[in-house]
Order: sequence, then structure tokens, then C-alpha cells
Amino acid sequence: MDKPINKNFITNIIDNDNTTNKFSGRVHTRFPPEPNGYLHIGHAKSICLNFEIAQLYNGKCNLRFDDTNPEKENIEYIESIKDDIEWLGYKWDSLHFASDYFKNLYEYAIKLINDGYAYIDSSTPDEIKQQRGTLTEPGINSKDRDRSIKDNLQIFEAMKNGEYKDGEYVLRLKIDMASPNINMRDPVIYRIKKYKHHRTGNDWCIYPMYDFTHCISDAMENITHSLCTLEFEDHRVLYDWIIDKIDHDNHPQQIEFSRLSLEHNLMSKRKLNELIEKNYVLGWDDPRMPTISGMRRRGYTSNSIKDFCNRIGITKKNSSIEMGVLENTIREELNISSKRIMGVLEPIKIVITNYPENENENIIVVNNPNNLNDGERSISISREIYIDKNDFMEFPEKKYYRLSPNKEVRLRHAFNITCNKIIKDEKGEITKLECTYDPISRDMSKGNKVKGMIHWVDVNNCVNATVNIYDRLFNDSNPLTLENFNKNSLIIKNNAKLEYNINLNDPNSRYQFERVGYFFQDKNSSSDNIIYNKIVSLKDSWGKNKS
RNA sequence: UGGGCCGUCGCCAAGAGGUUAAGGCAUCGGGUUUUGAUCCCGACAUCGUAGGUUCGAUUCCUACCGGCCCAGCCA
Repeated sequence: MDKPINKNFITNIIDNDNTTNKFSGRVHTRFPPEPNGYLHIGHAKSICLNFEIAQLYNGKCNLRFDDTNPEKENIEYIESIKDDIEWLGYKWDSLHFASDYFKNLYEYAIKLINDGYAYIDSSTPDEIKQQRGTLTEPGINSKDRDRSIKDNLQIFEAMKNGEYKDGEYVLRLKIDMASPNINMRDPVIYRIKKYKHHRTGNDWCIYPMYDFTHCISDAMENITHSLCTLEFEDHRVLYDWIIDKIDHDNHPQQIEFSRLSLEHNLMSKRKLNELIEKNYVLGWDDPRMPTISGMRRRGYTSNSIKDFCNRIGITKKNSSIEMGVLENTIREELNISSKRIMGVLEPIKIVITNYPENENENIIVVNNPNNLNDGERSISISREIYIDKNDFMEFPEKKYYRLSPNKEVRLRHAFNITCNKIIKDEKGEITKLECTYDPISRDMSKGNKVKGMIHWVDVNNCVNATVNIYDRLFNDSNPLTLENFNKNSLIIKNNAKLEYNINLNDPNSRYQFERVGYFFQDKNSSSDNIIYNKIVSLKDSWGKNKS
């Protein structure tokens, strides 16, 4: 997707800012993740927005880790986030950590104390909660609200020096306990937390909170447009209040847009982590996960993810995107870019009784009928082949036009066969089919016209593989808990037979297994355990009508 | 019930006083095609409701209705 980002209400705001010269024509965004989990497709929406906007306006986009809560954050997450952004194909203009600003933040806090805009509170968390009031009732002032500036300064410094225990004191802004906006009721901006930080070690035992940190970090980085999700709308007045009170000359504009939600998925780092902890999935990069790393492992391309983000748009409306939009995006790309091969997921053996033994023939076929530049390959067929179990029905339902007893069907790229005999084991399971082929039908124009065409693989010229078939993570379109987990979200086909032309040494190539779907080699695939993951099915208007 | 937002086709989403109310996904027809795929053609909304302003409103105003967010020393 090299086309530019679609215009949206945010680009409209920027266009307007540019005409009024609000930021002298500058556009500088940032993507500010907290390193407390892996990035998911919802983050991709934000990443694309921020980076694409910077690109569109010849501006800049920073990557800044919002690492103000050492208890939840770690280096593994930082590395994975950088890795995912790079994989998406974006380059940040500069890399920052909120923790780099701890000193500045501390100094700004002192300024606010000096100016009478912040005070030290010794209230307990419970007292603070009580005094905050409710949605409909105003809060009441803390007993410490009028502590002297001198005392505030002295205690704040002692807090920093580690002289108090966790929770003993906090620094709060002095705004308005009666504000209808609860965020303005003297928010806590510093807490004591004697916890080793992944970057600053034990340098600090007080840590600034989001509301105080984020706006100042934006201002310091010269950000112009601070894009965030809807739940921060109520925080914008506080954001503006702080920038005004510290009197910073760069006052970024916070603009909120709605989060992405994808049907049949969860988009909460906490719950995704729970899926891992409770062994519903194998890890952050499990191909079923809506994480960037999971989708990458499954076989989604970075372009398809960017294209998807562009298609869904940016608004302030809460919305939920159907899986079909995502699936169609990757299908559209892969239809053009991926070579076709044949692959049988659940094999049934067919013996073509009138085909000579110990012989085989090679057939030249195009790699991608929708992209002839992909060239041709040679496939092999002989007396014994495999076809997929669901391409045969002993008692065919109406309009089933694949293989069934005494019916003729065409083998893709080869010739027509007719099923003459079903061979079953003692349990009644079909083990083999005996068919005859019509030599004349090698020439399509000469054989019988048949409606059905199925894929197959030569028994003597194929590779064994395990194929993972994925389905939606949750059955419910809007899962709220893990209870609705789809137990069939992973079905392992461990006896698949793939056409020998598949290039096992090229882990980056994606294939269409004809009539089935698009597949990608799993990262754990090896020469003695070949594993492919289904990225997405082909559309199937027949199967769909049945279920 | 305080405050902040949102409401255009099944799902997204343009449009901002006069438009045939874009486009994508989905769906339904039909045509190519021996991948039930792709591709191509066609069908598919009067804009949450009710009033008002106006020659004229999805676009402005008012009131309702419906939905989301906020009472962490999380972000």
C-alpha cells in the first residue's frame, strides 16, 4: 500500500491548522506505547495514523515509551514493540523514553509547587478516594491542601530521597475538587514507588503519573498533534492546564479518535496476556492472536495490515470491524503476489486403475493464472494420488459436484477421473478409492464436460507436512471474557501432503493452496517437521451456503 | 441522575444548507473462468426521533431517544 493515508477528521484539523499557521506549518506526531505488553492490531491503527500523517505532511513522528510505571514494564516489551514497528515498515524520527524526562518532570513539579499549583498530601488512597466525591457529588478538599510551599518543597525532596515508605505521601495538583470533570479534582501526579525501573534502575523512588508526564513529554519533544484514543477526552483539559501552568512555549493539541475493535477478538493487553497465562494460546505471537507478532507469524504482510488500517478510517465513533474486512485485505494482496501449488490437508488415496504402474508424467502449469510473470512449473502425476477427504462424498448431497461414486470429476491441471469403487476398513472408514481416468480428457476440449474440479497430489512426489488451520479466537462477535474462547480456533492437520514444488527453503513465500487458501511457513518449521499456517481461506460460496 | 463524547446502508465510512447521499467490506442477481477462487457487470440508504429556522436541512437550532467514557497512588 503505497498510496497515502485517507483523509479524515484529523487531517482536516491539521489542514486547518496549516492555513491558520497554528504550528508554523509544522506537523510532529508521536506513538507513545507503554511497554507492558505486545502490540496488537489496535496499536497498528494508531501507528499507521501517526506515522502516515507525519509522512503526508513532511513532518516527523517519534517513538516514545511511556514508561512511568516500572512495576508493569520491561525490556522484552520494549524490544518487541520496536521490532513490530520496524516490521510494519516505519522509521521513527527519534526514540524517547518518558523516563528520560524524570529530571525535567521533577523540576516542573517543583515549579508548580512554588507557584502554588501543587501540594503534598498525606491522605491514604482510601481517604483520597472518599474525598474525590462521585460522578454527581463534588469532592472535598484534603486537609493538606493548604500546606505551605516550604513544607511541600521539603517533603517532596524527602520523598525523592527515599525517606518515606510507598504510599506515605503523594504530590497532587491543586485545581478544583468541585469540578464536574473528575480528572480535575486535584489529580495525583507523583507517587512513591520503591521499585527498580528497567531503565533508570534505582535512581528514582518517586514516579510521575500519566497525566503529568504525557503532556510535558509531548511539549518537550515539540509535538504538534498529540493523537490518542477516546478515553482521554476527559483528560484534555488537564493536559492543557498543565502545559499552561508550566508555561511551555510549545502547546501540542490533543486529538482523540476511537479505538479499533475487531469482531471475535479482544483488544486488551490484560486479557490477551490472560489467554497466554491460562494456556488458551501459545504466546503473544500465536498466529490466532490479534497481535502484530501473531499476525506476522500467521503470514499477514505488513502492507496488508497498513492497507487494513487505511480502509477502516479514523473517526470518533465507537465501531467494531467485521473480520471480513481484514481477510479481504490480505486475500486481495495474496491473489496477485502468491504462487499456487496444490496441497491436500486430509488425504484419501486414489488408485487410478487404468493408469500404468511405475510410470508418471509431468505437466507444465502456470504458477499464478492471475499474474503470469510468476512463470511456470512442472508437476507430476502417476497411478496413485491423494485428494482431500471433503472432495469425496459417498452419498452426495444435491449440487455437490466433486467426486462421488460413478461420477466423473476433473483433476486440476490433469484429466478426468471416475470413481468406481470405495474401499473401507473394518470400521467402515474409507481408506482408498479406485478410479479410472479418461486419457482423452488430457485435452480439456475433448473429454466430457464435468462441473467439478478438484486438487490432488502425486503420492510419489509430495512432501509431508503439518498444517495449522486457524479460525476466529472467540465465538462471540464481541467477547467480554475468555469464556467464549473458540476451542476450534486451531485445528492441526498433521498428515497433509503438499506438492513437491513448494520451496521449503524460502520461509518468506506465501502460497495459495489451490481451492483452499493462503499459507505461510511457521517459524518452528524444520526439515523434519514441516509446518505451514493458514493465513486465510479462499472465499467459498459453496461451503458458506452449507453451514 | 454531574461531566465529556458519539449516532449516515448488515459492518466500516465520505459528504457539512441545494449532491443522482462517494467508496470499501458483506449480501443478492448475471457474465467470463474446468481454482464452487479471481475478474467483469448490475442491484442495494433520504441520513436516531420529533419539532423549529430556511425558498430549500443528512448538513443550522431545540428537545427527546439510544450508545460509549470518567470516581487507579494504571496508561
